[in-house]
Amino acid sequence: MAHAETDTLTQIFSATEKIMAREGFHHLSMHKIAKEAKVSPGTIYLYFKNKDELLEQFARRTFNAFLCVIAKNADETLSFFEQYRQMWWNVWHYLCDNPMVLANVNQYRSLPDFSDICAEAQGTTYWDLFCQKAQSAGVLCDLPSKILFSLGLATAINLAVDQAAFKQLWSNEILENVIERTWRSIQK
Amino acid sequence: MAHAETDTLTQIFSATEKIMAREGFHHLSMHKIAKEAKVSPGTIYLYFKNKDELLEQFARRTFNAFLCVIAKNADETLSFFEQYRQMWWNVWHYLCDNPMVLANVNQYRSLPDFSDICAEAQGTTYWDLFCQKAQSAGVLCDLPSKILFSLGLATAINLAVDQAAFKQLWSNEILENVIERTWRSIQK
Amino acid sequence: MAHAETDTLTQIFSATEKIMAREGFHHLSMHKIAKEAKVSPGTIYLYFKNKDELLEQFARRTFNAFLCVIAKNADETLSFFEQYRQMWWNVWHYLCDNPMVLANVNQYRSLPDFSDICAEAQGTTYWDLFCQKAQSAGVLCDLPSKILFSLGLATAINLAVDQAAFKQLWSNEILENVIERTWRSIQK
Amino acid sequence: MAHAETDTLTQIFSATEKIMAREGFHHLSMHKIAKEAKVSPGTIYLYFKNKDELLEQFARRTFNAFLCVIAKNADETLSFFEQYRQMWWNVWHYLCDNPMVLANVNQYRSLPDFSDICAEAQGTTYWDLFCQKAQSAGVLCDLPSKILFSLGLATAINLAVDQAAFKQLWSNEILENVIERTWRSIQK
DNA sequence: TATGAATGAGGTTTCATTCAT
DNA sequence: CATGAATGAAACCTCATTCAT
Repeated sequence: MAHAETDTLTQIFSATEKIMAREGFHHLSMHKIAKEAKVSPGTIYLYFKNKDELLEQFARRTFNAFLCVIAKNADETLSFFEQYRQMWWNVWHYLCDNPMVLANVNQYRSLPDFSDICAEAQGTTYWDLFCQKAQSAGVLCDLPSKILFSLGLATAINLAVDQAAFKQLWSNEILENVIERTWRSIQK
Repeated sequence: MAHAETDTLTQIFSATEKIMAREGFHHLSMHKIAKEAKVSPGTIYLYFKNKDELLEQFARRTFNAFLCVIAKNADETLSFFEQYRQMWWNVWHYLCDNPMVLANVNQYRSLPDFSDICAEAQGTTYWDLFCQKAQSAGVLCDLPSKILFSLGLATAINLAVDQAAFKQLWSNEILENVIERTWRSIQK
Repeated sequence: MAHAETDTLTQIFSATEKIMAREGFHHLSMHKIAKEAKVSPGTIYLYFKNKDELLEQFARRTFNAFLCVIAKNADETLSFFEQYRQMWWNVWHYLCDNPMVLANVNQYRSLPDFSDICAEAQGTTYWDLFCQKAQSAGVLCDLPSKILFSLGLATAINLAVDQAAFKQLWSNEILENVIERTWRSIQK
Repeated sequence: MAHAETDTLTQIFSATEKIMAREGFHHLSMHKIAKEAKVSPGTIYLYFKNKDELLEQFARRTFNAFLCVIAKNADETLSFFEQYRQMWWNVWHYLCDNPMVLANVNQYRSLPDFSDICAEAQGTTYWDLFCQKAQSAGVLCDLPSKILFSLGLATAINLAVDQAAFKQLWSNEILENVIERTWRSIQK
């Protein structure tokens, strides 16, 4: 029976994610993806010109999903700190709830064109807009938003990866402490 | 002609690094390594049981080199902040001076057993010792040293990667600012 | 162009047999098999997990073919001696008509798992059944059928191998003599 | 320390035998032989031009050892049957006492030139001489000695191989029975 | 005589991609 | 749209042999 197009595509993407998490980026083969997605190898080539294009679109999807996660439950009536706190927890929970994404975080950057994809979004993401506003309001210091990301939300990613890799569990108390401290580091 | 043993090993490792940087992790082949190292493919198998073992030992070497870099020019007579500043610049300069390491940073993390290698060193690195002393002296806050790493030195890595990926150049002023701010975030 | 499945398998098996006979067991390579079978090397791996599995299945096929040969033209209305004689000639003619099998006989026994394959068939072969009946009828002596095989039909194999190895030709008279003598040795 | 020449040769041959028994003919490599014999690969080439020559000499040694075994405890004052019986048991015990030889029996025939080596000895072996005398005395039938070997002593080899392959133990009673019966089959 | 690191041709196996159905 | 057997280049790895020491 034929799948609806979106169905097949979704299956291919999630098969890709699963195998990447399970066996690592360099054991990712078209055959394995096809098998996991329960389609034939040939079918994948109806949707993508070749493996690189599949991976590029996969990277794009993943990156966009991540951008959406950051913006989740956004509420501009809250204080800037509370908005930051919300985004930090968004990232944290997303990674904890999606162990496959977590397992792949480092591998995504090896994806073809991942830098380009990130660069395209430059300046238009929810985080960029947040930084602009908070800087205008004199709350955040005047560093480029990319640097602010490294000092701020990137810590959520680092900590989640560490937690998974070293089988440790950070308490909420510690994490709230981290949120406050990283906020302090990017404040005016 | 016979090479001295250390020579051959060194050649293999640096060939691996070069190709990884030039063509990326997934274009790394034993043939290419052999050619670049000017040895025959078979020779590599005198030193490593298979490709995975070569990569694991390569990751181990790289990780250890990185640990040494952090401790460079250590001077315990300096203030804790100055010591931190020194380590941050060590990381930064190492990555900027070794674009090949930089290009590979993310790939290293996908290396088989990289987590294990990191875990082994846990608690005995120069950074860990520094944190202990600074915490005893009441200068650093009481978070696990791994978390302090993510808030502190990890920003040097993140920024260096970004700088390379997005072809931007951060001024020394900005970087000094980042050092101060990240120091602030891990202070008592 | 796609082959029918049985076609391809058959081609692979008979290519294996041909090369084994022509160049010997230790010059058997997957490339040669592929070339002889007019398929690509990769194709073989669609049907067999690896070389060892191909060889094991090949041994199994060969052994089964041999079992069938023994039972050819079976006629239970004949005297037990005549039945034995028929089987002996079956073995002899099969080996003389299939010099490739003959050339490989010893190599088959070195095949991985060949003993297991033989052991599986234990007690259910046509020879085993023949021995049971002849023993019940008080015609054959009461030794295990495996031993009776060594005294009886095995001589057909030995002689055929010798004939090929030493380029000699045994006359029918001699062979009939052998049949009678070996029959005498297994009689009651 | 240097080995005496015979020492080294002996070690190489017995290493060859060991590996053949343990891993089979087609996993026999010069490196493994060298390691097992505790010499360097290069040393083997001081004694043999190449692998084939090593194997050929190995085959020759093995074949000669076998010929000697047959003649062991020869006593021409005994009846022909008793002499036959002695030879049969010689073969049997040799194989049971040397499981490595037993494991290799089938593989020997795959050795390069094994047929030639056998052919060279044609007509001059102790078995051949025994047959001539017994035929002159009118005790043995007038078949070629090679055929008589297949009907007679070859059964000792077959049974010993079976016993090892199928983990069965034949009682002395059965074996004596076999000796008598095979003797009967080659008598006048 | 003895070594053993090095060689490199050639073996086994994988995998992105195609194409007849 | 969908299939999946087939492809074959290229990957990984082995091993008989050499040669500087």
